[in-house]
Order: sequence, then C-alpha cells, then structure tokens
Amino acid sequence: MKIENRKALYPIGIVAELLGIHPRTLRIYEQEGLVKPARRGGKRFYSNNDLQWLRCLRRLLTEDGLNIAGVKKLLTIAPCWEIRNCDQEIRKKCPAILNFPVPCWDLVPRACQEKGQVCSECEVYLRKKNNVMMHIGCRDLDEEPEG
DNA sequence: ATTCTCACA
DNA sequence: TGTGAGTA
Repeated sequence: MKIENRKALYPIGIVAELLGIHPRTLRIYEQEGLVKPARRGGKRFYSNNDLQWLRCLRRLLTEDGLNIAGVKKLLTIAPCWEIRNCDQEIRKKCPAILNFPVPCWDLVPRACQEKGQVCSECEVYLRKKNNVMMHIGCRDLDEEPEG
C-alpha cells in the first residue's frame, strides 16, 4: 500500500467539491462511523483512500439502494477476512481481526503483512463479486481488483 | 477564507 | 439532507 494514499491531504471543503457531497453529509458519515478522516487542529483531513471509500460508499447509498444502516450491517456481515484467503499466520496478526468489531478502516496497517507488503485490511473498499458486496483489501488504489 | 458544532426546517 | 448562527 502506497503511503501517499494514506496521507490525509484534503480538507472537507475540497472533498465536498471533488465528490459532490455536502460537507454536512460528510460529517454525518463520520458521525456514523463510516469514515474516519484524520484530525489536525480540530479540522478534518481526508486521504486518497478515504476518497476512494467515499466514492464507493456514495454508490451504495445513491445507486444500490442501501441506507447507512444497511452499509453498516453489510460490513458487519461480510468482514474482509471472511472473504480474503489470508493464511493462518497472517490472520493471527491481522489488526482487523484482532480488533473486531472495530471497523477495519479505523485501524492502522502494520501487523497484517502479506508477501512482504503492508496489508491494507484497514483500508478496505467494497465492490461487487458474484453479485455480492464484499471488501477489497491488500491492494493499492491503482491496482486492478482481482476477479 | 474556511471549518467547527449545534439547532432547525 | 441542507442552511444559518456564532466560533475558532
């Protein structure tokens, strides 16, 4: 996972304009625990990963017919480690598993390693696979999700 | 200028 | 979900 994607760069106003989401709405998403922008001096700052997740969340909310409660439930039902086939050694140390039910995007990627790269269980996005929403983990934003 | 929280339509 | 008030 590239650290650039984890850097909290954008204030809420920029994010709002970039994604076409009202600042008030972004704050509500945070309040609901669906995103966790960094805080510096009381101000919110979003990373590229946050933006990517926000785009995905937006689609769930505006196109896929889910509401916030639905998304939260979905994430509870389909935690990333249920989908990914991490081996036992990786699972033992995966922060997303150890801290369940803390949302994985609340976690910092360090313990969970795979093939020498930092596993991004904590920077998880949803996508459709076999018509089921699931997490995407352990890949960079510019990587193409595996089929 | 921008964001924050809170109250309210 | 969006707006306005009053701050910091």
